[in-house]
Amino acid sequence: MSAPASKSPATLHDVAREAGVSLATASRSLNGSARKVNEAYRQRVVEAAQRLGYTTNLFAQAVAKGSTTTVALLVADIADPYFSSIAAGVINAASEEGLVVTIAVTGRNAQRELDTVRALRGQRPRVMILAGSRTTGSAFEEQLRLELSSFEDTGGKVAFISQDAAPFATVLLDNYGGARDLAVALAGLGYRDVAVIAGPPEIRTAEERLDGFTEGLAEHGITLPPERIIHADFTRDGGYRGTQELLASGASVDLVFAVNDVMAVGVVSALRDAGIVPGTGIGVAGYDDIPTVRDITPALTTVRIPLEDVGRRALQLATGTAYDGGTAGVGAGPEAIPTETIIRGSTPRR
Amino acid sequence: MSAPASKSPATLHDVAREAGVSLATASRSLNGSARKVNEAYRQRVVEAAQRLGYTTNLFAQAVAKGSTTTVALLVADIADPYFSSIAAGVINAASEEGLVVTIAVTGRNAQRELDTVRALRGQRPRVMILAGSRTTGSAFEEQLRLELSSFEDTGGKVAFISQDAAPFATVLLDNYGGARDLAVALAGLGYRDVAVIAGPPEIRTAEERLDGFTEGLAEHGITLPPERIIHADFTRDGGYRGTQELLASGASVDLVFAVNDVMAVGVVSALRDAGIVPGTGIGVAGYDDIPTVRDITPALTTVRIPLEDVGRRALQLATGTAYDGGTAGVGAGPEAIPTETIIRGSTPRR
DNA sequence: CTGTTAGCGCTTTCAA
DNA sequence: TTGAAAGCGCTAACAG
Repeated sequence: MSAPASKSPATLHDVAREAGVSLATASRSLNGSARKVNEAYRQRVVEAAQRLGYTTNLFAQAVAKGSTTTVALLVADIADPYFSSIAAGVINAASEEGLVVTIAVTGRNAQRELDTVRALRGQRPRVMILAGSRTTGSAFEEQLRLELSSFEDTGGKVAFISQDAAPFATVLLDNYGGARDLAVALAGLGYRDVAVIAGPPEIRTAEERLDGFTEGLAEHGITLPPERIIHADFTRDGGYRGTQELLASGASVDLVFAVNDVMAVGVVSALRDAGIVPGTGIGVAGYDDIPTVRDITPALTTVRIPLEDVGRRALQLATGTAYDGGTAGVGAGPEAIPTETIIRGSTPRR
Repeated sequence: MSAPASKSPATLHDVAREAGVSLATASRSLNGSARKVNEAYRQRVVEAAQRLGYTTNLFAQAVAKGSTTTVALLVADIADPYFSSIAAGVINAASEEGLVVTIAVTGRNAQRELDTVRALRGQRPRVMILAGSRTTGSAFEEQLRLELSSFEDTGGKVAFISQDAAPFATVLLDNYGGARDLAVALAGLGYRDVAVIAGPPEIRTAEERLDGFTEGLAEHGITLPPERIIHADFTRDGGYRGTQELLASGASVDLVFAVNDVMAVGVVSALRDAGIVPGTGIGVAGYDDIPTVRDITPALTTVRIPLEDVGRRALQLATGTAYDGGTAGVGAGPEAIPTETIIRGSTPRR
């Protein structure tokens, strides 16, 4: 009795016919906002839709309404726990609002980021969220700004996650302050001879953390000699290699700060592979508090960012759903996300 | 001189007018397949588009063409490295083909998975990729099959990642074989008193790995008593708690196999927190070879799955781009992805 | 090769 | 309230 596999999805038209009502009525019963349709009709339409296995064609709906239900998320690397945690937050928040999120990866490449933004505009997303690694000094930066401004001029909303992004909404991460606090805490634990495995100089987040950390040390009268700052890739392998370089230099240090946790994980492995037990003799600290750092040995001292929240905030900021999540008082605004220093086994008191 | 922020994106119409050509010509120069348009015109159109900051409205295009450029990916948890690595593969492969991927998370909840599939159909994706954790025995299973079949009947393509999914294309993961090989290798290293932290019984992947492992042990004359099989959540915390339970039972074991790496990471942490040094006395093994397991201490013995490849394969399988990636000979087909036992420090020879 | 003209599936005036 | 009809932005015959 079942009809042979038809070759295309049921349309609203089909539903209307099946229910014996007009297209308009069908539309109104299924998706219309202002409910002004006879319950009896509505019933029949819904049943007909059910029977035909009808699902609204979101694209067609978008075209007709002139607005979509899409959120575009750009990340450097979705396999990096930092970004995947943020993505989880964005996706969860989005699905609560009936929005669908499309993810694109830019691989920390400014050119590619720009191209991606352009391509994504074709989707006419309601919101575009750019997570991570604003670079600085790139010729693309201005072009990106222009592209995004134009996107906003045509009704889109953009939200950045990271440092203040000029005219755009931003979920502010206080990289400077968090790193400063961390440095202060570590100095308090007795560390004095510090090295930093920093990121590529053009990654702003990395630089801010470096600066904040330096400042925190300075407050305790500790200086960070330039040769103790090693620039490396913003990845686990970057941390690993940076550490090898550090060790090769023969510098004698009692603490290594990597500007993010994935790098710090690399640091720990590199130390261990060099026969040094991290946490005894040399302390190690990171930044972000990605899930894994609890599970490496020793557990890593770091600065906690509530990653999932950050993602969720970014979405809400952009959609205007920015309810004040219980965080007492003061308006949402570009208030920085609170950061917390977490001391763990990788930096015992000296 | 710059025009005041217009309130909606330039349309093809605008471009055509600006360039002084017809709509059709504009369309053809910008997106048309068969190139049959005077170069001079094309030039002008492209310039006009440029000037107006025009980008094709993909939705409208989709409606007109009756086909989209969207790929929908369903994962249990995007923050889980297993899934985020697969996602990376899917996204990369997709972007190479000019496809955009939207990600939805199901949280290992069959009901939610079904709902999500239904919602996603509204996007009329070209492809739907379901990664992970097929459950068994759920009443939703049949409904899901129906929904997906109907999706395919209306022109969509679906691909599963995991065990054979009946009528749908599948990137086959040889959970059974991989686990068996692992067990054999471990038995060869001298382990005899084994416990397994298994996943929830209804997760098929978990069960297959358990069965394969049991079989491998049996080949060496080792039996796995039922009380040595502990079912726990398929997460890091599941592994942690499962291990606590195991320890509390007082069982004396020399090896713990967790059916996936995130659980194994929990096992390692739980052992350590209980004052036991993993790798000395008790060996630990996992499954998947997610990136972090190289960096915990001791490095984890596991079964490698080329996660990114798997994601990429799934997409290619669905789009029919399934080129034979150098893997000598034999057709693509539902050949299982090759698996590899990786022995690391967590399971030294006894 | 170019332009005209129907659609695609859905929403939304505007009358009835 | 309901239905007819005019779009939304784009593509695809179809003539010219």
